[in-house]
Amino acid sequence: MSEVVQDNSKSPVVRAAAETTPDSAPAPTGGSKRKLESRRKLLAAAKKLFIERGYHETRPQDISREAGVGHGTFYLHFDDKLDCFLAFAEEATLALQDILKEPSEQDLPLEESILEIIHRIFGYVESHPGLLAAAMVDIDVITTNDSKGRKMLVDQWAESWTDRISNWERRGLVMPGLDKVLTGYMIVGAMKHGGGYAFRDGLDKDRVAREITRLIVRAIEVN
Amino acid sequence: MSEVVQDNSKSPVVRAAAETTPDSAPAPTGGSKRKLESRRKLLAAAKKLFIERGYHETRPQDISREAGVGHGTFYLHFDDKLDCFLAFAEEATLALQDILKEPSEQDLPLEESILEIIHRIFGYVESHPGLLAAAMVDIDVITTNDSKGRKMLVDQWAESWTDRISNWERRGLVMPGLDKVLTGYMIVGAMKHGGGYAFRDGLDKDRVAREITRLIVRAIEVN
DNA sequence: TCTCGAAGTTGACAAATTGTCAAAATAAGA
DNA sequence: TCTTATTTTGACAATTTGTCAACTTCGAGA
Repeated sequence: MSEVVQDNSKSPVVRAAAETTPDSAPAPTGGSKRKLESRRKLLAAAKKLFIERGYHETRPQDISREAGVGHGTFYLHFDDKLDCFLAFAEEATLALQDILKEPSEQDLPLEESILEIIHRIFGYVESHPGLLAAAMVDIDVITTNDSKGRKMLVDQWAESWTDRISNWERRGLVMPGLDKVLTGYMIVGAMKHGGGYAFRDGLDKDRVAREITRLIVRAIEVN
Repeated sequence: MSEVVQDNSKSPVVRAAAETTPDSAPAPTGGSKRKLESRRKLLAAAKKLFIERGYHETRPQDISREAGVGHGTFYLHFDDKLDCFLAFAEEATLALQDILKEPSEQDLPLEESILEIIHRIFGYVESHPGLLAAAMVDIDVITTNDSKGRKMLVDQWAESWTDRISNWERRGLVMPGLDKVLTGYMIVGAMKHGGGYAFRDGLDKDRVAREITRLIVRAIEVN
């Protein structure tokens, strides 16, 4: 007997997109106003608790209590804690991807362009503590079930960097022969860990932003 | 009433070192042969399962069953799953830190020195799939209780890079005025995410190693 | 070798958490 | 209003976690 298991966790938008799949059994509905409201409350609670306590110390029951909904409602919206975490990360990703997607002013020099992005990121991190770190988590260590096909923030950002580098390459600003995808990932990693250190230790953000920019520019600029 | 809670998870060596603390209540014992053997079996099982299934899908009972010890023994050695994971990560860290600590041949040029380290790392990763990723996990997302004072691999490696950079600075190989700690973290991040991408997508390891090296050298070398 | 106490293990048990589902509540249409 | 479809709910069953008194093993000393 082939069981039919519903994956009820992706954002309604994403779910609708995936719905072309024929054997995706159940209600496609984007969600009634009431249901969406429950989901919103759950995700807000999840966000608060995952950031405040971390994955380990957060239980599904804590989330539903914090959200002010019945315990069963949690399982109406998510398969389990991991599924809820992934939905939370997806939402954070949605909010954060635009920071990189939004194009810089055209034909800015390399350095200013990068510095501007870093400032965008740092600004966001200051006003949303913990969110970026959670969205950038190495999901493979938490689950090996490939996160139900979600594209995590790290990959999206790496892709955005790749696009930008391609642009700069066309304008002759970066050295030719660069592996642009690899470079994109390296930049994301350098920023994640460099920025993480800077925030943990309370370094001066402007100085750090300039320093990170300087190293990246030196690494990729045309000679 | 001030409860006394035992932290029984750190490696015996580390625990012994921390033991100067006066209010560290309990048995300092490095462990009898029998006890150490149980711990070894548990950690081996934890390693296997955490890597194979990830943190979420691994239960303490799975670990003790896999280890072939009684269920209670798990809690004899670890407070809970998180504690066990941290002990596992600590062990992996112990095995991996030498990769960077071990000094390269003296007065090698910058480029060859870095390339050599990357080759060391890639070699290790190929023969120990999943281990590095687990040891480098962003622990803050899993728990906000500062991981019981353990120094994670990322920080140790960043420190090692900092030392190396200091060395190169003395030899006049890197540009002056570098924030060496920040740079250390950036290098670790760039390698982690660049390398992670390369392994996931099965890129040619030699080429990637050279490319990563090239970017890092360009970023930090003296002009 | 034998005895004894300390150290370590064990699984049965209690406590806590997760996941299910029939019934209740709410919304929405006729 | 009445009827039907959707969503919520918390009581309940199933699973998992964590404890502990009894048991086993080890080793020192007689």
